[in-house]
Amino acid sequence: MYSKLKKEITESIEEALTKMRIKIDEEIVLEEPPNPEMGDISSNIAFSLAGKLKKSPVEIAEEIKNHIKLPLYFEKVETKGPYINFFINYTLFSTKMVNYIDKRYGELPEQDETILLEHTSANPNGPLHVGHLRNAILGDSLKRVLQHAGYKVESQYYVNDMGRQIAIIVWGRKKFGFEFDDHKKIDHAVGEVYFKCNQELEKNPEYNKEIDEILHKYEDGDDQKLIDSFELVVENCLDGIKQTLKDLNIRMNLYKWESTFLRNGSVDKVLEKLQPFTIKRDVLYLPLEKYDVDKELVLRRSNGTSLYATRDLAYHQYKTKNSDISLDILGADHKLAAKQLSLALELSGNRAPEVVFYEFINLPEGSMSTRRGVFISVDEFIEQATQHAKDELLERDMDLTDSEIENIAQIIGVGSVRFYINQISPEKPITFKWEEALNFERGCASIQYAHARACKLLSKSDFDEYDDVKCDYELENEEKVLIKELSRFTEIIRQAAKERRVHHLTEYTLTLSKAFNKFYKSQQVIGSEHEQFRLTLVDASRITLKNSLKLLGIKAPEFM
RNA sequence: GGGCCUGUAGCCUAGCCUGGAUAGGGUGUUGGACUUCUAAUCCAAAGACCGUGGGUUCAAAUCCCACCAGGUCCGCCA
Repeated sequence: MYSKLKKEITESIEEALTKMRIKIDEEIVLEEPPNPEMGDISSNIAFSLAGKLKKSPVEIAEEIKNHIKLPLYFEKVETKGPYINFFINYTLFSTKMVNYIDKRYGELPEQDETILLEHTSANPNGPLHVGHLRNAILGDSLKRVLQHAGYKVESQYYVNDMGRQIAIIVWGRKKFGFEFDDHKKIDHAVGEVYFKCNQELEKNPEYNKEIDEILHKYEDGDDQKLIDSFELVVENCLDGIKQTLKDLNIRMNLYKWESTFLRNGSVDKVLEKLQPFTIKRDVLYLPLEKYDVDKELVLRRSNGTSLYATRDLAYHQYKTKNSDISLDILGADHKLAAKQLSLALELSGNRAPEVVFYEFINLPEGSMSTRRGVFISVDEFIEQATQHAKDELLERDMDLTDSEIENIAQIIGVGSVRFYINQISPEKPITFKWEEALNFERGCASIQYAHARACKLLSKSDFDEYDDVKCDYELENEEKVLIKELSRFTEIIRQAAKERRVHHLTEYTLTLSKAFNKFYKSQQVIGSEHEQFRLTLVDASRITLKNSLKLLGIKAPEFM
C-alpha cells in the first residue's frame, strides 16, 4: 500500500507540473521527512527544477503546491522551504489498511520465471560450522522471499562427493582403521576422522600420492567397492548435515551429487562445446586474458581427471536447462572462480548464474577450518542459543510445562541464530563473538515477543474478525506510526526480492515490532472506546509480524 | 604486485546503488516506569571530526580520484 501512496503523489506532482507547463526528464524521487510533524512523504523536486527555471527552489515548491490536486488518502500538502510535504489522512488510510491485511499479506503476483537456487553446498567432510551458516541462512531466507514475491524456487544442495576431502577420509579409514564414533552425531564423527587423517597427512606428505590415486580410481568408476566407501562417508555426513538444516527450518528440494554429472557424460558434453576455445598442453585449459581475467581455467589435469570447476560447469549447464534463473550463494573467496565459471558457461552457450556473495565469519583468533578442527559448529551455536532462551524462560516462571519450555526455547534460540546472520549485510565480514551472537534483547526475541503479545490480546478478547471495521477517530501518534509501518511490508518484499537482499526485511521487521511495542505500551486496547478498531489493528500487526518472521525462516510463538 | 570487499559513538550495525531537512537502530553507561491488555517492554540523558586528503555540486556518509588500515582471491584444492 505504501508504494501506492507514493505513486499517487508522483502522479499528482506530474499533473501539477503539466499545468505549470514544465517538463521533467528525471524520475520524481520521494522520501520521508525526518520528523512526522513535517508530514509523511515529501518531494524535493523543487531543487532540481531550480537550475532549469532560474528561480529559487522555495518559490518553485510553493508554486507546485498551489497547483497540486490532493491525492486520495491525503489530507494536507504544505511546503517547508524547498520541500513539498504530504500528510496522510490516517482515518481514511487506516480503515483501508486494517481491512486490507489478511493472512496472505505481502504476497506478490505470480511470476513466470523459475529460479534454481543453490545454497549451502558444504563439503560433506564434517558438520556445518558457523562459516557455512551464513550461506545456508542467506540462501534459505532468500528462497522464502523470492517465493513470496511470486517466483517458483527450487533449492538445491550440490553435494561435493568427488573432492579430495572425501578421498582423504576414505583413505584414512582404510589405512589407519579410523572409525566414526558412535557416541557422536554422525557428521561430527566424520569431521573428527577428517581431522585425524589430516594430521597423518601433515606428518607424512608422501601420502598425498595415495590420495591422488584413490581420486583417480573413483573418477574411473570401475571399482564398486571404492564407490561404496565414498558413498558411505558422504551419505553419513549428509545425514547429520540434514538434521542441522532441519533444526534451522531449512528444507532443500534436492541434493544433487557432483558425480552424477561425470557419470552421465554431461561433463564430456560441456567440454566438447568448449573445445574451440580451449588449449591442450599437458593440461586442458581455457585461456581468459581476453576477458580481463588473468587466470586461465584448468579443465582437465595432466592425468586426465576432471576438476571441481569442470563438474560445476556441467551442473550449471543442467541449471540452464532446468530453470530460467540460476542463483548461487557463494563466499566472497569464490569471486574469481565464479567469474571464470560464468565466462566458460557463456562460451559454451549456457547461462551464467546470478551470484550472491557473502564475506566470511571468522573467530577472533582467525579463520575456521574443518581440516584443523578449529570451528564452532552450527549445532553448538543452536544449542547455546536455545539454552540461553531456556534460562530466560525459566527465570520468568510462566507456568509452562517442560515440553512447552523446550519447544519455545528452541524456537527462540533458532530464531536468534537466523536473525543474527540475516541482520548484517552479506558483504560485511563478521567476527564471531559469543556474547554478541547470544544477545537477544532487542533482536529476534523482541519481535517474537511483540507477536506473542498480539496473540494474547486477541485471545483474551475473543477476537473474531470483524467485517468492514471503520476508524472513526483521530489516531494517536503510535497508531499512525504502526499503520505506516504495516503498509510498507509489500514494498520491502519487492525490494528484497529484486535486490536479492534479505536484510532489508530484517531491518523492517525490527522497526515494525518496535512500533507495535510502543503502541501496546501507550494505548489501551481491550476496554477502550476504540476496541474494535484497535483489535483489528492488533490482528493486522500479528499477521504482518508473523509473515515477516516466516520470510526470515523464524517461527512466531503464540506465547513466551 | 594486481583484483574484489570492508572502515559510521567504547562495542555491533542501518543508510551508500538512486546526493537533499536534525546520520537511524541496538548494546554498553546513567536515570526513570510493573495495583493498568506479558517489563524479552517502554521513556529519558550522555555518546559520531561517517578511515584520511583532495575533487564534483546550490547540497556529499552517499558520486569521482589518491592514500591509509583490515580481510580475501590470484592452486593440475574445493
